[in-house]
Order: sequence, then structure tokens, then C-alpha cells
Amino acid sequence: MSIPLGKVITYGQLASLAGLPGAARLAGSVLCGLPENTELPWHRVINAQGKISLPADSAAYKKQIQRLKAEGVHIKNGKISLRIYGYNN
DNA sequence: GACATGACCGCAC
DNA sequence: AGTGCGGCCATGT
Repeated sequence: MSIPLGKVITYGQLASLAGLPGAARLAGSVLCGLPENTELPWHRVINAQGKISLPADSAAYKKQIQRLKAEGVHIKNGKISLRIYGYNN
């Protein structure tokens, strides 16, 4: 488990924690290449805007929100509230 | 092996 | 507040 349950992290933070500061795109590229049956919490990864980067009309987008809500992360108008891992509680 | 693209981020105007 | 530009690594052709 890379990300604490009930919390989310931005691509930049994820890349930084991975030891690749500034390589936010890398996180996106990797997550994009993840299989559907992946057990990685990719749904807990959001962009710096505190929102999901995937297209709102995409199934993955809805699924991500659905899972986040199931994790206890309530989304407001498509924006995450608890956002950021290791930051403002 | 090289080029182009990608679920991005931060700063400057 | 919104728009534009440069930079990072991995993946696919």
C-alpha cells in the first residue's frame, strides 16, 4: 500500500516521494499503463487541482470517485477535500 | 535506437 | 483568475 487509506495524493507529491521531483508526468504515464486488475491504489492519485485528471465521461473517472467515496473520501463537485498526503491533515 | 505522446506541476505574465 | 512555457520519466511505434 503506497497511499494511506482514506487519503489521496497528487502526481507531483507521488513523484517526489518516489524520488523523482518534477516528474509528475511520469506518475501519470505509469498509472495510465496500469492494468485494470491492478491492485495499486491509482484511484487515490489526483492532480494538483485536487481533482481527477481523467475525463468526466470516462468509466475510470466515475469508478475512481466511487472507490474514493467508499474509502471515506467525499468529493465536492468533482474536487477532493482531504487531498494531499502528508500535508494539511 | 530515436521520436513523439502522456491520468502533470510550477512559475511568469 | 486564466493562459502560456519548460521539464521530468516511461511507454509505444
